[in-house]
Amino acid sequence: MARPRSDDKRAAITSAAVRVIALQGLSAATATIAKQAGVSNGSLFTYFETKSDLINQLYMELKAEMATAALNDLPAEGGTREQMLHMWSNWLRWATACPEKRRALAHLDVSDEITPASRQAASQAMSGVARLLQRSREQGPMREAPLGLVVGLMTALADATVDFMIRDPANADQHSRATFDALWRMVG
Amino acid sequence: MARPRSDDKRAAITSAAVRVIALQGLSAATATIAKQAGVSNGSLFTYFETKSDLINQLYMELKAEMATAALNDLPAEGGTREQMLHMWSNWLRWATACPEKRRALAHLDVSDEITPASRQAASQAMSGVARLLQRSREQGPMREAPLGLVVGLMTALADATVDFMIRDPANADQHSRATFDALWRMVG
Amino acid sequence: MARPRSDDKRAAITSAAVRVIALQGLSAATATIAKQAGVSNGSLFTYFETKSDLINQLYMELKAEMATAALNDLPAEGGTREQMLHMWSNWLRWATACPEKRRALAHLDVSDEITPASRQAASQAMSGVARLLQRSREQGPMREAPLGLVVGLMTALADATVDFMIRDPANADQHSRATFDALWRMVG
Amino acid sequence: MARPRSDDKRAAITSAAVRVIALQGLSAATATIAKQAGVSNGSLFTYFETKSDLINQLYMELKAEMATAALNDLPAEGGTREQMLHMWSNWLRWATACPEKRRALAHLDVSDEITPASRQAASQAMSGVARLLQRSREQGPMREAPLGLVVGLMTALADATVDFMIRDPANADQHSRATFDALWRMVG
DNA sequence: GATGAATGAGTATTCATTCAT
DNA sequence: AATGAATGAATACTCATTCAT
Repeated sequence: MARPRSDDKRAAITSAAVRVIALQGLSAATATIAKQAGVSNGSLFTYFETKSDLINQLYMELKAEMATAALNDLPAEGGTREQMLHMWSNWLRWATACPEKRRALAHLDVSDEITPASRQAASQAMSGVARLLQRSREQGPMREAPLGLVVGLMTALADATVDFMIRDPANADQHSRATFDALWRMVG
Repeated sequence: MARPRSDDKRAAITSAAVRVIALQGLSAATATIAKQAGVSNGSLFTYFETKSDLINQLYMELKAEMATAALNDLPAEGGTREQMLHMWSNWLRWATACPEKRRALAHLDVSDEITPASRQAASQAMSGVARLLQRSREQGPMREAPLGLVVGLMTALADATVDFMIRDPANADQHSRATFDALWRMVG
Repeated sequence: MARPRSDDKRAAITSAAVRVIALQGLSAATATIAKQAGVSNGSLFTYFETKSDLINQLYMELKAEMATAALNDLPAEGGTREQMLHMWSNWLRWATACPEKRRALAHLDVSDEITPASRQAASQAMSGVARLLQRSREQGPMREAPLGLVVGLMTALADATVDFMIRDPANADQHSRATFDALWRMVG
Repeated sequence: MARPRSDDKRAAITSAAVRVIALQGLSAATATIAKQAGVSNGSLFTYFETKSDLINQLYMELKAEMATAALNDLPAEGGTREQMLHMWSNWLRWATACPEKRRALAHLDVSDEITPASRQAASQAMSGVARLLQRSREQGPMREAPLGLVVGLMTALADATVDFMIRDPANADQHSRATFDALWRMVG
């Protein structure tokens, strides 16, 4: 019967948080985020109980968005390699297209504020990607390594590649492709 | 402001900083670091002009120490692959043996406080490693990619592997070796 | 702002306020009181214009209730001393039977938020008690002291006695009686 | 070797706290107290770890000062009654002469912030007064009541009397004397 | 040079009150 | 009338840095 909580406002806050955290890191003040979102500093706390809560939710949402982007429009018919290539391109394209989200995620990923539950949720969100990687390496030289290690290596390669693509955007596609080939040599 | 007297005290501060930053991240208070070092909070600022200064110097020192460790006792006679393997083992062994230094470095690496000059110096310190990688990939499939990209990929792999080795120390050597083989497939 | 509809709701709020203020003091949040009352935080302000208003009304109501309890069932026939004893027992019994009301009242009594008008009303509510005391001391050693002083002393004795009765409930009646005798020696 | 903590500054803070708390109650901001003391808000926290700490120390100091004032210059030769009268006069004189300390103490006394340890220390400080009261009531009608109760009653009488003396300063001495006689009738 | 007290700007969070629904 | 989201001022406490001793 009262004014309902607004999804728009919540989205404005998370989106502002992405921008501010990308720029200033996690030491950004909640008041700065609220102002960026066009919301009073008090309101931020009706949508997120604590700053830590905001950070964790943001982390999970960005990870989920990244995973969803990576798996978008996978060619159902194609072989594993083709699917991997598609996923890889999706992933790196998303990351280079949303540099603020990516930078925010980089800050979030190393933060001690992220709870194990949030990490768990993020890894859950990435499970589709992990399954695809699993199929890719099934016959390959890393077939006996722990899947967690292989996922970690792939993620590391993706991050490092995106760093480079952002620094040298003119040849971004070449770098993306070169690293995919390298990845495939590693696991395929 | 004048040149400080005691090298011991400076070392005590950086060493304390490693421990404290590994534990608390870069938001650790300078007073906490000073106390860990057995030094007054005021004294910290006669050895480092600002907190940012301390952070940057620590970054450069840790990177240099890591690079030195990686290049230690390279087999002068051996082939490139053998040298790479030796270097890789050195690197990962150092990182797993000094988890606090590694953890501190992880925090430092992602910080906006690190100046371009410090990054430059760090990359300078890693130039020996880079040269070895350059020789390794000279005939390989990544011979045409920018060296910076290839160095970035190798570093990313090393970091991800160390993460995994620390989580699963019983099989650390296996993981180290598996990732080296993967790296060699990528570039060799 | 218009006259509110439900007396029940008003009562629920004051009763919740007693409980919460007894526990947390006057710094208790209005939202906490509203929730205890099973009412929205906004609604509290249709029954009481401000927090200060709630506090003052609560003060007057509790004082009035205490006075009413004290004068309940006075023996019309008995002498002054007998009436005083009856009143004293009523008073202390009420206070020990409603520890939350008493504790809330203690917080309210000392607050700067209570207006002179509220204090005046409270003293009005106590006038029956004051009249009885007046009769009691009419021939006694304090017959010339200002009545306000004598009332203040009696109130102070009552409060202090209740404190002790609550700490040592096994002998509550003895303490009540001992203090009454002391009071009578003072004034009777 | 560094600037030592200054007793003067500590005293300035407690003294400012007395004034501000007397006026605004315990909800007074630490920044207000610091400003009154002519000290930065940060400095307050080098002398008192938390606001709660300040409050507790203030409580103990004021209680001790009050007790010391009460026992000042007791006539060693005189009888118990004479000593009691002297103590009573000291006590009420101190309280009326330092109305701010008294008012602050009133706020402190009812606060939940005061720890049991602080209450214990305060009661320790009052032990001299308690012993004198003990001698006074030894042969009197309250000889069998718990001493704690009797001390509580005396304290309550003192507080109530001071209230009245402050409201009617012209006859302060008369009130003081009238209440002493009442007290002596109660216990002597 | 060494110490640690002094400073005051900065931060997350709370809360009385208002107002859209 | 009832609800609960919106507001923004207020608060205890922290911390990098300076400076008196």
